[in-house]
Amino acid sequence: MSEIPTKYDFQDNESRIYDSWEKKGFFHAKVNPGGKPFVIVIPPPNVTGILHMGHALNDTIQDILVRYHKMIGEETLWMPGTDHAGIATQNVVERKLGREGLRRQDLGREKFLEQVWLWKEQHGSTIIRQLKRLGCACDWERTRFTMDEGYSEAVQEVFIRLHQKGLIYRGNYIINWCPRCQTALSDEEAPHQDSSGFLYYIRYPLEDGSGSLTVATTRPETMLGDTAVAVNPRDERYKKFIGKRIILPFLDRLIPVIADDFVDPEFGTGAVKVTPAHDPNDYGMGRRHDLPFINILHPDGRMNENAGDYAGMDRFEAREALVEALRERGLLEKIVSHDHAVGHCYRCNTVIEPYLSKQWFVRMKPLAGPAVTAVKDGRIKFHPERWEKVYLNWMENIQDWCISRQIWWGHRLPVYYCPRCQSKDGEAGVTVARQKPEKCPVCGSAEIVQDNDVLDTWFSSWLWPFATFGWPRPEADSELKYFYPTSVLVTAQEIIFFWVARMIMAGLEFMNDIPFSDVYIHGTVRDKTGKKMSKSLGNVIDPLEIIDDFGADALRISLISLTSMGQDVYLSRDKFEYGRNFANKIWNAARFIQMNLDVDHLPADPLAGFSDFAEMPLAERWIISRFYSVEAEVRRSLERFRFNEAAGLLYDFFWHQFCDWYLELAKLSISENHTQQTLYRILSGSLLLLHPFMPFLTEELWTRLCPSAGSLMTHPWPAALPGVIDRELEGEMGLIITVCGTMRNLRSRKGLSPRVKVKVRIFVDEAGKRRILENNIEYVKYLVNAEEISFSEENQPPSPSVVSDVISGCSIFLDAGGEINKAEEEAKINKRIAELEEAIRRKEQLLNNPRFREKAPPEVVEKESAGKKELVEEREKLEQVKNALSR
RNA sequence: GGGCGCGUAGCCCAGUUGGUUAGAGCACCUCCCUUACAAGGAGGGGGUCGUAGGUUCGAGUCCUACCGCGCCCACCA
Repeated sequence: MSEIPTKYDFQDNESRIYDSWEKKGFFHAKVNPGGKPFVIVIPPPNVTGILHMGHALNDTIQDILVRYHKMIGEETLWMPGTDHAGIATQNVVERKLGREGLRRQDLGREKFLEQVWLWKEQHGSTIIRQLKRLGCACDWERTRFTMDEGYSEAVQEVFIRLHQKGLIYRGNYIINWCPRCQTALSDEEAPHQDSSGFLYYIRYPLEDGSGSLTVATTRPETMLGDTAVAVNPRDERYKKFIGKRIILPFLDRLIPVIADDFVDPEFGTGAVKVTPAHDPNDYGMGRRHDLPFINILHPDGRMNENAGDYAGMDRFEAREALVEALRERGLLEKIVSHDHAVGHCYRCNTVIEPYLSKQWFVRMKPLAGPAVTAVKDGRIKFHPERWEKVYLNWMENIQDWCISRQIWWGHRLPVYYCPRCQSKDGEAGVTVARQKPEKCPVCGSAEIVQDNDVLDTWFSSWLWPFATFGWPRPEADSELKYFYPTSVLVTAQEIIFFWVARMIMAGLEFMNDIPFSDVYIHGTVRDKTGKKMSKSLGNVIDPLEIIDDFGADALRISLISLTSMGQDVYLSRDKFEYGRNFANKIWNAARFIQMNLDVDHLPADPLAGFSDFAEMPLAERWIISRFYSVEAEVRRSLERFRFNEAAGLLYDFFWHQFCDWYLELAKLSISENHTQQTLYRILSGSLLLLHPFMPFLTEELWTRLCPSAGSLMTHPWPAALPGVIDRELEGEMGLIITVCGTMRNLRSRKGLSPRVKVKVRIFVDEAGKRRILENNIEYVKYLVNAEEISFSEENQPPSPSVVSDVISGCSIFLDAGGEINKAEEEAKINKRIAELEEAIRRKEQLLNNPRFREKAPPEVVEKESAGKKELVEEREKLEQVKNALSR
């Protein structure tokens, strides 16, 4: 054994321990037909990522599961990797170039991509290093990147297969356009944010001079793209206008007044300007009524040549200018405040524009069907369950997925065009293939160009549970067969649609099986005011700083203890003191035990059975029984994803049972064999149970205590021992704890310093209880620092200088000499009697209710009447003590 | 417009299928540097569980409505 130092130096230990685990290959899993696999794929962090508290929580949960399942003997694999994060990464590198005064266009596609790869080589493993600092037991040998060669092959294969099935198509539709990133986005990538804006009421003059129609809009600048005004066909106010024409101000374009059911007569004026190229609803009307589609925007958000005098202006600048011009011409009826939700780019937060453009889409309805079934029939379970409804709601209303992006960093579409055919017909000369065709299959031209777009990052992420194993290459089959489907997916709520839902669809489509059986959705990490942590708000707590200051174990156990199933976590820096203090407690307890251990008496295996269990004193049997009870409860909690509950059980056991009571009692018999054995075994066992939560500290102590036992990481979880969990014995110890508590309370009531010895007399008329106390009186004597404890045959204070209380049928009389404040004592007893009486009254009420006796289960009735009996006895004894006191 | 979560001690939160007098941690008060730990030990005060009804022998827990706070989804310009 090597001596445990006074202070735990986590700074040094953590990296050293982690390296040794990694070197010994503990994180690596392989196909093991004899063992049950347990597999988690990490939600791949962005390659640009740096560890934030969301990761810390997410990865701690996964690490707990992984370490626990490894300990219970399963072939456990945690598959790590990173995501190329198309737009995010491209933005990072573009910003870097920007500082050098360069745009990506200055470099050209190829040179720019070289720069991104270079950046990836230099910075892409930052997040991996940080995961290691957290302690994550990932199988790093398998680390994947979504743009690895093999992975890219999977992406391409999926595109081609879906295209062959008719599930991928190209078309001209309104998509979400980010004018800053200058790319299309999926609906999920353009989340709506509530914003307070205005509703502008604009008069559109009728061609025949008979007046005007007023329309309401939140985006007045789009009027330059208007090709109609629509009213509801049943709207009496407007019937007479249908078919007339309007002169669009500024452009003097003649546009028709059309009738469409879509228009809500209640909203605004009941007349809607129709901009088919810049609004999804208007697009629909445009198609229904065969209206022209006029694009008025450049890709960067400036107005284009179709915007007349406003061409070249930024969209928001144009809005202001137009409103001013309308006002001058008397065409602006009014402006009303109006709150509405506006789409924003999830990468740069720019207001997105609905934009008509030709993009590639995945037809989602056919994929969604099986994914709905898999959840409905219970093959995939969400924890907590409520997310199932969110998932199903999205799945059942699924829209087609826009997958093409006008950026450079990503998987380029395996689509090739023949420019010659294209120039004749935009839909002709398109080839989807693994390789660039030699010549155009239509006209035979050898001039072939690849599509410039890349795929949505999530179009690669959704393949993660099987592409990481090498799918679709045949050599991946044996691993896929063993490790797929994976076991649990751990992620945050924000990512259910982006990723979880799509992985389920992809798994069912390409593997013909679910990708995982359980989805654990944890809460969002927020600051203490409830705001999401973000760099721009400046409210982040950096997990690495916490690791530096408190240790990774403290970070982990604090985070886990704070988060009950699926509930958001409100963090502040001081909350990590909880874990730091706990780590310190464990360290010191272990140090104390080691200082007192006689190595010669200890078994080689700290978890060997207790052959002499029945002969052990109460305290030993009690803590052993408690340990194995807690082991079972922790196991049960972990199996049900109740991580905070498991952590709480261990905290309470270790601190408030093992340290507060057993360790104190052990001091009485510290050199005896049974105590040595018990200290050693319960401490070692506790380290095992704590290991998934606090891997570093527990490993460090374990190797110092059990140098021959190997690493804690590969040691089996303590197996349940038959016959050591004993409720009766726990009750006996419970009586001692209660009695000590009361005696200590009496001490404190007399204001005695801990070093003052007291004399205590106990009156207890119940033989069983008396025997328990008599047999274990040395414990009580020690725990309350009594010089003498005796038993009285009558229920009254032995002398006037005594303070008294009654608990669990025992009257306690404590004397440390000196005077007592008689009035105060009586008041105390009276207060207690009053409390008891109130409790008795309530019990009586319950027991006297015939319907209670009739309907409640017999064991409850029995419990209640036994409870009442105890209360009554306690009150009687207190009365007697009180009477004796006043004599 | 739908859907979800939360409201329990001064603060931050647990509370598993309804069942003794509702619990931690932090903070607070008293005592203690007792040879594991002051990042600690012993003791203590503090809550009509958001409000109002209902179901039930019994409600923090189930139902309904309402009041606050937060989140998600949705093509009302």
